[in-house]
Formats: sequence, structure tokens, C-alpha cells
Amino acid sequence: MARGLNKVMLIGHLGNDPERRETASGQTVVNFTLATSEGFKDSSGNFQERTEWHRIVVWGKLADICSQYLKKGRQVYIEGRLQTRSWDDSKTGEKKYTTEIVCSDMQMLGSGRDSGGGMGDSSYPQERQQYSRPSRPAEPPAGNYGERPSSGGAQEFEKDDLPF
Amino acid sequence: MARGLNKVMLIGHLGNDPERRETASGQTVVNFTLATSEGFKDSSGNFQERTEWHRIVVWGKLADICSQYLKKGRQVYIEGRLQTRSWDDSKTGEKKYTTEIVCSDMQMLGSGRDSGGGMGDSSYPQERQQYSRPSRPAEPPAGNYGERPSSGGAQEFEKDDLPF
Amino acid sequence: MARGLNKVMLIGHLGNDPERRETASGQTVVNFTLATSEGFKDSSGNFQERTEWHRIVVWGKLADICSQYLKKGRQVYIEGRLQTRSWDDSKTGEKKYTTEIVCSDMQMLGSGRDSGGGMGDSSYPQERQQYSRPSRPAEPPAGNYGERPSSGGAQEFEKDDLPF
Amino acid sequence: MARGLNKVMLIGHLGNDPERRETASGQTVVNFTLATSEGFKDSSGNFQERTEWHRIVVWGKLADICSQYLKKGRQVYIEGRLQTRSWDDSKTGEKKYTTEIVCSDMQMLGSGRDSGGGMGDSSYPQERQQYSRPSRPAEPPAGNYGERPSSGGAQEFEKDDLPF
DNA sequence: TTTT
DNA sequence: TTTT
Repeated sequence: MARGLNKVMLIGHLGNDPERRETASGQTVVNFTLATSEGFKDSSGNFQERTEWHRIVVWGKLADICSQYLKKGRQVYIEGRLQTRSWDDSKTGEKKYTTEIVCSDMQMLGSGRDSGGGMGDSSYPQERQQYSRPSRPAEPPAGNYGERPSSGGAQEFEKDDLPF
Repeated sequence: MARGLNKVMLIGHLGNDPERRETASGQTVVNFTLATSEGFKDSSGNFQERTEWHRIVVWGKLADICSQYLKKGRQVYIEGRLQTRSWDDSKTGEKKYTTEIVCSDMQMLGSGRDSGGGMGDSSYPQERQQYSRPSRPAEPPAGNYGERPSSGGAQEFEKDDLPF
Repeated sequence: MARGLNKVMLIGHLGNDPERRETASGQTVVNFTLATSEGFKDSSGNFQERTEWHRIVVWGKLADICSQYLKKGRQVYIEGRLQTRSWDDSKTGEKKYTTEIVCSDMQMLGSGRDSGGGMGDSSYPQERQQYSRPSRPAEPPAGNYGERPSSGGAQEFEKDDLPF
Repeated sequence: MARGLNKVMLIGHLGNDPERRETASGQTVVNFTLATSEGFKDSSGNFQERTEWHRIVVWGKLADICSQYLKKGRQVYIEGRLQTRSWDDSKTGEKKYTTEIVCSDMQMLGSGRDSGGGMGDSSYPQERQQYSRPSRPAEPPAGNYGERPSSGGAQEFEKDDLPF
């Protein structure tokens, strides 16, 4: 069945610099860990902090961007899907599992000055916002794009006087 | 700056059959309204239901799918971004605003039998899941896809014994 | 029907300092606008930036936190639900609509140094992370619930003639 | 710091009836697996289906609702946060990890007739929509909080050797 | 292993 | 009206 949703959205800090590899077929893969922290009141009513660590995997063009601009400590927004892989442990012969977030969108947060490992901080890509895979923008049709009086859809709609 | 997130996720029922139009440039546009309901306790502690209506706009290939398979009453998951358009009311000369959800992903929910207005209910596309724009899947590299022992990433990862 | 989802997730910058009010029943309400920006390629293949403006409404304890710690220019993550209110324009007698995000969770992004309007930047609450409301519904204040002409917030807002 | 986001949103079908337990401190815990499916084009351009399995954990009042109304095969929307627990495998002495979604919101999808395993299908709670927990943190039960060897759920789970 |  |  094709109806489903598998979405993860995280805001956190990188626990390490992204590790870049290339597959045999020439695709770029990048891995890093991400810490998400949240506070909560424990049973005594005291504030505590709980940190959760996530394994992030990024493929393709977005992997290249992550590899270039992300550093340990950087705060990012990550969107992706959950994926659990299994493999046979060569030592024990046991089946093992690991769950990762396959990243499909990434946004750097804060200003470049937060960058963490940063220094010669040329922290931003020249062509901004190409951070996401061929995905989200849901671009309106090219033809009448320039004609629209505001940020919205096609001109036809603007005849209407009432929203509904 | 290009760092931002503008995401809407809705689960609700269509208030009307999708209305399909074509722009001058030949792009398909589809509009429909979606009702999302939620319950809440009022100040007297009684359960009440609150229904919110949303204007949905869909472009391109996904619009064609919506036009073909969605009907009034159908339960769907909608993902998109918020967009507020303005126009000048020809009668009063006032500036008016309307906020819409520009849909980038759609999933039909429930079985076809829930369809609502349905009848000759051949409710599903033959090629399922092409419901989303060229987006989410974050497809692993083609080259070694068939080699993977499980649902996961590239083979390199499976040498690892520990998740982190 | 009670099954539904109405969720908005935004990352952007405040367009103005939060405006704090109190309802007749003593509930705190805060309003601000949020700009979310995204890049896209126009029909000529050039990168463009599109900014969308959102009206944010926050109630209760979370409103107090927003009022205290957020400033114009601050980058934040906002989670909430969409709500369209209507009112009768006292001048023209027309029915008008405005769509807002009723905020149920807020996270300040970047370090305090990004704050924007900041100065004597004591940017963080002592008791962190109590940023989220007790629950999803983001219930409007009890006192004037029955009085509201539409599905929206408190009556005070309905004096306004323009969405922003 | 407490600023972070750790959110998972799934739409899928239950792989088994929910398993209900009670902790020593009297809190209800429910576990089930959820399958999310998505289609994609493989490297030959053919449509394939990929199913991902997720472990869901639910606490408290929402656990009771899940236990009562959900059945194997039922389609649901699940919202929660990712949590990776570790434990020492008693047989091999190795450290093992499992990642779960701690559920904070649940919506039943489709009509009751979709229920799957259902039969005497009085599928809906009388007081609808009280499906969400009081708040985001999805706090584990207070009573045994200090006893947990890792960041995870109740001790009972750690007897298991396999994630599923 | 991150961050405040 | 924000931000880079």
C-alpha cells in the first residue's frame, strides 16, 4: 500500500563534523550525529535536561552541502524519514539493528557566528536555499509567475471576493 | 535569507469536489476546501467539536491526481506551505487577503469505501504513491540499491558493529 | 468527527516585538508576525527569495514567555494550528477573514547573540523549556468563549480592520 | 540548553494488537508496531514499495485509549518523539540499542470499518479526541524514573533481545 | 559527541 | 515588518 507518512523533524546540534564518503556508484553519502535536548520536570519537580542522539544520513547534492557547511556544534533543522537497517554482526553472528534519519531537508539555524567549529567562517553557500532535495517549493507555473500582484497563486483566483 | 521553514500538515475531509482549472501557460491547478475537526473541553467541561476550514491549492501533476481521485467527503493527509495572497476588491477598492495551503504532498486515507461522494469508485491510481511532488523519497544511490540486505543505506555502513 | 490534524511548523524571524494584551478574563494574549523565507529558481533559472508573513497568536503562560524573551528580528521555531477568524468590518459592513497560527510551542533558535533587538540581553528564562502549553488544543480563554462571533480569538482583535 | 525539536509523524497500519502492561508504579504502557509504506521508482524506473516498521510506545491515558480502540491492521496517525534505549544483552553481554517512538498524539484514520482485525467493532471512544497527552515531553512514569538504566521506557522492556 |  |  502506498498511503503512508514517515516523517521526522529535528532541531539540534551536530555532535561531530559530517563524515563524507562516496559509494561505488559515485553517490555522496554524509553521516553525522545530532543531539536534541529538551527540558522536563522530574518527579521531584526539578528541571532536568534530556538529550537524545540521532544518526543522520544524507545522500546526493544535499550531502555535499552538509559536508561543506556543517560543523560540529552547528545548530540545524533536519527533516527526513526513519529507516531501520539490520546487519549480521560478524563477531557474534547476531542480527543487529540501527535506526537512522535519512535526511531530505536541512536548514542551518542561527547566524554564521554560532557555527561551532567555525573560524574562517565562510559559512554560507553562495546560492542559498538549494539546501533541499528537488522537493518542497511547489513552484507555481512559470508562465504567469511574473504577473501575479502578490505572492500567491494564479490570477484567476483574484477575482474572488470571498475566501471560500 | 533562505533559511526558513513553512510547513502545514493537515488530516481532514474534503468539503467539496476538487475544482480543476488550467492556467494560460497550461499548468493544472486544483482547489478544494478541507475540514479539520478537533474536540476540546469547553469552560463547563463539556466536549465540543471545533471545525476549521482550509483552502487547498495544488499545482501540476499532483493537481491532476487530486482532480482524478479525490471527492467531497474523502479523508486525506495534506502537506504544504502557507501562502497569503492579497488583491484589490473591485467593488470596494479595499485590499483583501486570503490564506491558502499550497499542497506539496497528499495521501488518501482510509479505504476507498470511505470515499464520501464516491460511486463508480475506482478510487486508486494504478501507479500508487506518485502522489507527492518530486520530493520526499530521498532515494539511495541507484548503483548499489539492489545489493542492500535490508531496507537501509549503502553497504559500507553494514560493516559497523555499533550504531554510533 | 474528532479525527483530524491541523498543524503548522514555522522557522522564521519576528517582524516586530510581541504585542501583549490581557483579555477581560485575565488571560494573556501575545501577537507578532513571523517572516519565513525560502529561495527558489524563477522561470529564468535565477535564484529568488520569497518571504511569507504569518500572524502568530499565543495564549497563556507561553504568551508571557514570548512577551518576555522574544524581540523583533529573533529567529524562532513556532508550532501551532491554523485558525481563520471572521468579523464584520465596521466601515464597509463586509465580512472579513484573517488566518492566524495559534501557537502551542515555541523554541528560540540561535544563540542569544542573534536576538535582534537585543541589548541588555538576559535572553533566557531561568526555567528553560517550559515553552510549551499544557496541550494541543490551545484553548482560547474560558471567560469569553461563548461570546466569540466566529471560531477565533478574543473580541479585542476584531476591532482591527487589516490582517497585519 | 533546552531548545530543540524531536518530532516524528507517522501514518501507517498496526502490525499487531497493542500489548498493554502496567509498571510497578501503576502506569499503563502500550506497545505496538506500525508499518509505513511508500512507493518509489527503482533504478530501472519500476515502481517498488518500501515498508518501514516502527516501534511505538504509549504511556498513561493515551495508552489506555490505544489499548482499547486499536487493533492489528488499523490505520492511524502517530505523533511522538524518537528515543533510543540501550541495554546489556544478558546472553552475549553486548550493549544493544533500540529506537522507539514515544507517542504523544494518536488519531484513528478511516472509518471504523477499516479496522483490520476488528469485529465487535465499537471502534470509537465516547469522549472523542482526548487522544493527546497533557503535553509534549511524554514524560515516563514518575515512580520508576530513577531506576531506568538508560533513557528509555520501563525495565520490563529490557529483557527483550530483539527490537521487534 | 552537541548546545545553553 | 524579519533575516542573510
